[in-house]
Amino acid sequence: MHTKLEIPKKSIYRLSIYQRCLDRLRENEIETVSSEALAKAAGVKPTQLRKDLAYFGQFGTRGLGYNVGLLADTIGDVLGRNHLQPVILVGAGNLGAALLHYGGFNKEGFEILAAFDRSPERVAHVATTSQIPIKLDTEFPEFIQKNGVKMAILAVPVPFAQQVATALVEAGILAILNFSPTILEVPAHVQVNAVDLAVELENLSYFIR
Amino acid sequence: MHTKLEIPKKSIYRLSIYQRCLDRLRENEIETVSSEALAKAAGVKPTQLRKDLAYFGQFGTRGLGYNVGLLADTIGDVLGRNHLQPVILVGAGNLGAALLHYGGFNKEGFEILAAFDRSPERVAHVATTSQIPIKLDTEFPEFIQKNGVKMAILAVPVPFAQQVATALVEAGILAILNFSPTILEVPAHVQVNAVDLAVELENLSYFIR
DNA sequence: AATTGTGAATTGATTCACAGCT
DNA sequence: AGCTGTGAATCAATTCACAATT
Repeated sequence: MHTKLEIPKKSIYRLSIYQRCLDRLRENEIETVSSEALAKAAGVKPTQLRKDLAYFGQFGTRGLGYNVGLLADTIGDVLGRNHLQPVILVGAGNLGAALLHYGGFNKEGFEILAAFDRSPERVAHVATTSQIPIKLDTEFPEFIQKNGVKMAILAVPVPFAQQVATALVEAGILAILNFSPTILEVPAHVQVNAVDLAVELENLSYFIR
Repeated sequence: MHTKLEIPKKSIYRLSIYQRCLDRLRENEIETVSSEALAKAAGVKPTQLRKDLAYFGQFGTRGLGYNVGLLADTIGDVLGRNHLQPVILVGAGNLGAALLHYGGFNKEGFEILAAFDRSPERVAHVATTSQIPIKLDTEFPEFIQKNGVKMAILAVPVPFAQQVATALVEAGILAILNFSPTILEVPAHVQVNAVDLAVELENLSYFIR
């Protein structure tokens, strides 16, 4: 009997980065890449790349390197990224609306199906500038269930973040990308990644003396 | 003679989070907080909070806890956040323009002085919807020097990211918040924090089976 | 000859456990 | 009595070094 191998969160994270690098190699029709070259592109050490991959199996050819297409597909499978993943966005204020207009998610295999906000005025207003449908918060439980949505982007003001997160989880959401600068309490089966833009900037400012 | 104490990057990062929590306590006129309570709000263990603070000195009172205002000021000093920090933004495409409209940075002690883009059309277009002045890329070296800007937010397309980063560094920028999904090569004295929205989402999708 | 895959060694971060103040 | 500050212990991640493979 073997112990359930514990894969570090950071390895998973780097897998996404490797895949992006592989995508670029593929665009340039490069078929083979060594751990050294790929690691360089991803900003890590070659041994780390190899260790990360080792959690999932053996994909390289000794003496040769990795097949770009094969490795990209494998990582895509691991990350569950080989099929389009539907996402909703909750909170269409400054940042939320900004993320709606930012098209970058679609290219990477995610589709924002709809956005939600608690304010009818904002729903009406944002609706005029976005192709993505925007609805009232009250509608998201039904929407999530009907469309089998598992991922949500949360960009509501701090005082509402926890209650909205709880409602999302109740409606069946399993993963939240949280832009609200606060710690969310969620059940263990729900995964939260936080992006805190102000903290990123603030953290940088330490390093400039 | 003592060795230069090496402070983990992660501790610095958490310092920013602690400070945000302290700000909220201050707003609620709470004067004292224990490591346990503050750690809970920040989503870490109390011992970790204490270890993080220990890198910079002793700020608590045994038996009592920390003085909220004092600790906030101290962390603010450490992070260099007690004075307004000027920032420029380079790249006013989808995401760049979005970040411009997002006001969240100002509240946290950062001021986006100006934005820059390489396309004259975009400069003209974004100028109509933003109060922040937007100029051509070619003008940033002079602007950086004149205004003593040390931090830049980079949101240009991947093919330009490296060359723009290099130019920013040459002009005197010391810290870059990089939204372009690529690894930047910069001299050791320059600090880069990367925010890769697609990677964050992709990483989440691993955890939903 | 080149390059992967991996156990062992190392380095780093977190947590424990308790001494030291107030 | 309560809570911080910190050396020691543990746990986790990274890197080394080299055997295995093409």
